[in-house]
Amino acid sequence: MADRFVDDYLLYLLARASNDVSAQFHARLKHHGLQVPEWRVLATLSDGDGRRLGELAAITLQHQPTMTKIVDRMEKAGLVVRRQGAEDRREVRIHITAEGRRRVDAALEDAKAHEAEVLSGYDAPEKERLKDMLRTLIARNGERPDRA
Amino acid sequence: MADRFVDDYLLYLLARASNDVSAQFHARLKHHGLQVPEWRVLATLSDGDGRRLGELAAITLQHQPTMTKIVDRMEKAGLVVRRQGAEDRREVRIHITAEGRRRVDAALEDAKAHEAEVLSGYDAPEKERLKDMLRTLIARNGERPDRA
DNA sequence: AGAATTTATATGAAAAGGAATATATCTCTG
DNA sequence: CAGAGATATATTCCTTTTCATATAAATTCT
Repeated sequence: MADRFVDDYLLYLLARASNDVSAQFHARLKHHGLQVPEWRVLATLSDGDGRRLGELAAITLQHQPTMTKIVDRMEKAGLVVRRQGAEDRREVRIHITAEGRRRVDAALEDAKAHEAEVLSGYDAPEKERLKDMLRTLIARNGERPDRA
Repeated sequence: MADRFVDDYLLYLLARASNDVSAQFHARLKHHGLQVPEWRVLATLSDGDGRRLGELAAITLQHQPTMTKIVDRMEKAGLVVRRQGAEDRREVRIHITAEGRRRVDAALEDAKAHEAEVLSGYDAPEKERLKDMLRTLIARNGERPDRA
């Protein structure tokens, strides 16, 4: 496998690993009646409701104008609602609805099950080492989305 | 950083690490006058010219109809040329042009330099462990693009 | 306080992407 | 060797994303 440039190129290995593993889960999302951007937003809100639109964009790795439109669609679909910020009226806070929570709950369980499958070949310390290496890469190379 | 679901979720860590590290390099690509899909195609061809269009799509993690359009644009830009397959006339073989090679060469050097920077905090065995873990994930979870 | 600057979100036109399907060629079977 | 099925690429239509910029509110500076 390793006689091509890309097979030893970190950026390719990261992209490919992310792509392949995510593709598996995205197939499962269909059974939950969720599209990928919907899943990302709802999963984010489900452990921190009422985030700003820009925060959501940064956490879900989307551009801000894209998130505006994703939220537009999700609001129409009844999955989230916008509320104007209390102190800072420029802010738009996004809240998950009962319907949104209903739809994301099963997907969250499935996500955990899928992750366990993906990591099933690793022992516990290996799992943590993999995640730690990724977290280190992120810490060194990313802008922090929680500050956005 | 780890009090959110996503911060311990493998698929998110992979997506975020890939996204952040790639974003750094994509900024550099502009200096080489290359767009991201162009870079991916040219980098692939530069270590294996004359691949089929479908192969290119699989290696660069794009869908086939998308690759048709990318190659359309790159052919117009003079970076690649299409040639009909010799034995199998359904095939379309993509070849890099002199201009394409000229443009990608500096970017390839830059890619190696950038990768070295990203991995500069790791010692040699750590670097290999990270790449090996990613290769293992790919082997277990992906369809092999080289068979496409 | 008021003007200038910064920050948060929205908008609009153009480009790109995705799903389904068409077209062309090849392969295999009877 | 005809025809059914499989494979490689292209095309079409529709949705989504991107880029640049507009709008609105808050903050800073003098």
